Amino acid sequence: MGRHSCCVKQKLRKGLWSPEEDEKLYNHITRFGVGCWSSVPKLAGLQRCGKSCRLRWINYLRPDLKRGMFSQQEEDHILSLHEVLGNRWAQIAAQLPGRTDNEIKNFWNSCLKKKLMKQGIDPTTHKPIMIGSDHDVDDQEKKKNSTENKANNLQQSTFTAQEPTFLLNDHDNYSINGGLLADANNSKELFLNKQAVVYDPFSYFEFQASGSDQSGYNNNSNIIVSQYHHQPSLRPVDQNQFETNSNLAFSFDQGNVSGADFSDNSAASRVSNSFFFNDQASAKESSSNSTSNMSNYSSSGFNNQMNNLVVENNAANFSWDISDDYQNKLNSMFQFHHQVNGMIKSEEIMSTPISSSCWHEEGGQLLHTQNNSVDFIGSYPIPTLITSLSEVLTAPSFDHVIHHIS
DNA sequence: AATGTGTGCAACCGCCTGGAG
DNA sequence: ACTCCAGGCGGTTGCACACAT
Repeated sequence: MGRHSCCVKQKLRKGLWSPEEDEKLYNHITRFGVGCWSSVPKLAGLQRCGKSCRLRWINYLRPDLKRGMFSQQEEDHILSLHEVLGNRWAQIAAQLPGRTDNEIKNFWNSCLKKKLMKQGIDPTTHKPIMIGSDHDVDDQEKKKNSTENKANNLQQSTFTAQEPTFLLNDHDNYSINGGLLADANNSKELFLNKQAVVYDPFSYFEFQASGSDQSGYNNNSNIIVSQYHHQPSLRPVDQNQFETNSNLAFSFDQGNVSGADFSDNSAASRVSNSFFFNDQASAKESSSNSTSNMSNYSSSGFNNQMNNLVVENNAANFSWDISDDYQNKLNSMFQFHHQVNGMIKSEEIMSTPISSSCWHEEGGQLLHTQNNSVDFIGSYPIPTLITSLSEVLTAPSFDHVIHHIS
């Protein structure tokens, strides 16, 4: 049996306040001030509990309350405060004169939250909603299904969408993620989603382009592209943000590259590692060329101990151990070159498992299907890559895509 | 006109904290 | 050290209203 509230115990009035009650409370507080709330009802002649009186005063009767719609300035302020403070409504309200925590909370729940979600921003994290993020399971499912349907319609086969396998983000305009569609014969299609950091969900288009892939990935690849219209006035992604999606993610800005493979840790056939490093030239806090910041986001069966990091001629070359069991199989796949100016430039990355789709388990064995790997990054500087992909998304054919990138 | 559905908001509920005894 | 209680807080509910069918 649950506890009864104080009002029930004392047989006090509940529900909406009448104008008479408001007047009694207002007159009492303006005359005697706020003292002990528990004594207020008796002194003011109200059949209410002290808590109820306090709430009524704070949220409605207080003379310094600002009423009416929230201004754009207030809205922006709430957004930025929420990003820092989360649902600490009282603290947020303390920064907005004349507004109550309850009012801000209601405004958030009924308006701002929806607004953010419509803009593709996770209201909890204030970061763009990524396919594969925990916060967007429904949306993820919808997009996945949508991609599946497109693939099925286009090829009339039974392709199913695998997890999105990579993400690139230029921090200003677009995030681009992609993945593979696979059918029962393990034939694969590539799909890309180019998504404005904030997008208008009502204005997008998709198209298919097909042709040959010179990387040997798939001779009859389809590229399925969603392009959400760019709205440059909307919120950019935090430049220092560590992007995550369900598998491989990169985040970069000048001189910093971070990334992670968030593949299912429980599956032995998948890789799960993360990295983060600064190059010396542009990261002041970077102290030595032999060490590196490295975030450890993983996980069972893998050591994320970085070794062999060499920063030389403005390039970083490093690898890390995975685990004894898999080291021989995987270690060589984890060599990168990192060039200053925030660019990745490396031939080595060609052998990197860009996506977990490069890996699969067969008969208990871990196999790397390198030939089928999605190898967009190659040796291209990230900014160039982004530019290329932006153009790719309006390119008429997959041939054009490959030529442009390579 | 009647009914159903969605939305915004005021108020409540229950947990937590800190001070008094 | 412990209990009690008031106040503070965030989550949730339920009502009134608007709009759609």
